[in-house]
Amino acid sequence: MKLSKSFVPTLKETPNEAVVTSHILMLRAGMIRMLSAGIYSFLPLGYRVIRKISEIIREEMNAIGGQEFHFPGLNPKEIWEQTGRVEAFGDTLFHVKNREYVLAPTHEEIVASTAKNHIQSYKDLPQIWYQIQTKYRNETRPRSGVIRGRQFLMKDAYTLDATTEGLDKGYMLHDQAYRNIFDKCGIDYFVVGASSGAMGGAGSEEFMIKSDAGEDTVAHCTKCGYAANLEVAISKIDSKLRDDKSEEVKEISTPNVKSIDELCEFLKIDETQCAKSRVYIADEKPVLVLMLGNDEVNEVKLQKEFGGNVRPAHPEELIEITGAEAGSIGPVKYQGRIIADNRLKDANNLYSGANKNDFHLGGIDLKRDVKGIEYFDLRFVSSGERCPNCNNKLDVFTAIELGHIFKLGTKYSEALGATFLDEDGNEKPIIMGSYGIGVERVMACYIEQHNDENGIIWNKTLTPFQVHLMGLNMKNEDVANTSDSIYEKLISENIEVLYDDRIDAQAGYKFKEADLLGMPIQVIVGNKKLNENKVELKLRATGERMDVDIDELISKVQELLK
RNA sequence: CGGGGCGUAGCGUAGUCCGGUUAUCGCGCCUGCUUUGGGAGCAGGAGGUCGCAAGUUCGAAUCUUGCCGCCCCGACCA
Repeated sequence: MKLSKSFVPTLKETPNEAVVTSHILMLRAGMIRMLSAGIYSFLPLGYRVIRKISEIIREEMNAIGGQEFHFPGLNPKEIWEQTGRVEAFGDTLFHVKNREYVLAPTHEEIVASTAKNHIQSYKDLPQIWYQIQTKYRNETRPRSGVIRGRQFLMKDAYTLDATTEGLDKGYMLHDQAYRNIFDKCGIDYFVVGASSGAMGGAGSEEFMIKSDAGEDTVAHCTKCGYAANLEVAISKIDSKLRDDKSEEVKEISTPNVKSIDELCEFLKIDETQCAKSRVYIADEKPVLVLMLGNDEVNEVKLQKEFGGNVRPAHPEELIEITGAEAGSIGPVKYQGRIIADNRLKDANNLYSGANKNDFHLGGIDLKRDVKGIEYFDLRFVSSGERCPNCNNKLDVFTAIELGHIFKLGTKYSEALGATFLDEDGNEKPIIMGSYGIGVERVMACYIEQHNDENGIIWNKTLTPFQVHLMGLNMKNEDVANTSDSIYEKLISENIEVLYDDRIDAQAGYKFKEADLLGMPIQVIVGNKKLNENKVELKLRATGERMDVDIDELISKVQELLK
C-alpha cells in the first residue's frame, strides 16, 4: 500500500478526548476515529489489525471444531422477553423505536432458538457454534476508547451438549483455545476464576491483562498464577498476636481524633494496636464490624457472610445504636452482634472507640471484654501480602477483561424450549456454554502492552503491514527507482508492505511516522547507503539497525519474518 | 444517573474571572522557491455559526438561563 494514495490520518498531537495509551495511539496512528461516545470507525490501518486478530481467532475456533455463523443483530423483542432478559439488561439493551425489535447485546437467545428448531437428538450433539460480530450495548458510560464501547466486535462461541461431561469437555477446549489465541497475539495475560454474574450458570474464567485502563481490581501471583478479583481475594497476613499479659481497660480523652491515623499520631502507637469499628445494617439489624488498624471492610465478603442486604449505617443511626459518632465507636459494652476480621482473633491490649464522643479505650481484650464475638475474613488484600497458595508476594492492580468463558447450563435452553431426546428417549434441555472475546479489546490491550514514547510496537502477527518501506528523498531518481523496485519485489514475495513514497515528506517526518505506526521491520532507502548498493533495515522493537545489500534484502526480510 | 472538567479553524491552544476595533498563537492545509537521515526554512495565502438556542446590553467568545456534545471519578458493566 502506497502512503501517497492512502487514508492514514496520523496526528502529531494528542487529541483532547483521549487519555489511555491505547486510545491515544490508535487515534494518532490513524487507525480509528470516534463517531460518537463509544462508537468508533475503524480506518484502513486499524481494520487490518482487526482482521488479523479475527483470523487468529477463527483458526483456533475451527481447530476445536467450531462452526462460524452470522447471526442477526436485529432481534425480535419477544425472544428476549421469553428469557427475562429485556428486564435483566434493562437500559443496557438498545430498543428500536418504530418496531418491536432490540439490538442484540449478545446471542444466547438466538443460539438457543436456532437449536430448538433443529437439534432433536443426542446424536446431533455436541455442537460448537461461533460468530465474530458487532454487539450493541447502551453502556451508561463508554470509556477508554475502544475498550468499553456502545457497539463492539465480539467473538462469541456457544457449546451445545447433552451431558455435563460434554460441557466440561467443551469448556476445556475453549480454555486451551483462548490460551492459544492470546499467546499467538503476543498478549501477556492471566486467568481469573470468577462468578459468571448476570449470565447465570456455574464455573467461569476471565482472561485479563494488567492495565491502568482496567475496570476490575485483582490480586495476582506471578509465581503460581493465583488470581482473584479483589472482592474475593485472600492472602496470608499476620494477625495481631495476643500479648502475654492483658492490661486493664482504660478510658482516654481523645478530642477531635476520628481516624485510625489520627489516633496513632495522638497516642504514639502503631495502627496494628487499633481495632477500627464500622457499623453495618444487615437485614435491618445493626452489626458492629471490627477491623485491625486501617484495614478496609470488604463489603462483598461481608455480604457473603450475611447473605441478605448489607449497608453501612447512616450517621443518625450510629448515634442511636452506639451513642457515639463515627470515630469514637468501639466494641466494649456495645449491645448487639459483633463480628471481627480474622486478624483480630483473640487479640488483647487494643485501642478502640469508647462509644462516647472524643473518647477511646485502651487495654481492650477481645476475649475478656467482648462476648460472643465472631471472626471472619472481611478485609481487602493489598500488594505485597503473601499468596495463599505459594507464599510469593501478591500484586494488586487494575485489569482489563479480554475474554470470558463460562458454563451456562440450561437457563436459555429451558426458557426457549431447546430440548433433545437422550438415549432413553427422555426429553432434556440442551446444556450450554458461552465463550466471549472482545476483538477490539485484544487490539487495545496489545497496544497497552507494546508501545514506547515513539508509538506502537507491532509484532509480526498482528501488524497491519509486515514491512514499512521508506524512500527518503523521492526526488532523487536513484532513491525513487530503488524504492519502487523493492516495493514490487516485496509484494511479489507476498510480503505486506506499507510504502512511504511521498515526494514532499521530509526524512525525519517519515522516521517519526514509521515509529508511530510501529511496523516490525522498517526498510530505509537513502542516497548515502545507496552509493554502496545498500539499504538500511531497522527493527522497531529493539531499534537495531543493519545495512543490507540490496540483493540480499528480500531474503533478509523473509528470515526476520519467520 | 450523581459529582467534576471541558467545548474557540482539521489538531493543540490564548483570550472568558473584570463585555468594547478586524478573535491569539503553534501544528497541519494551499501556492512558490529552497531543503531532504529524526515531525524542515523563507515568502505569500485559504480556513471561524467562538457547541446550540434564548435572554441581558448601545455592544457578548466573555454575563444569565436552558439544551447538546466530549472527557474523568463514582454507580453500573457477558
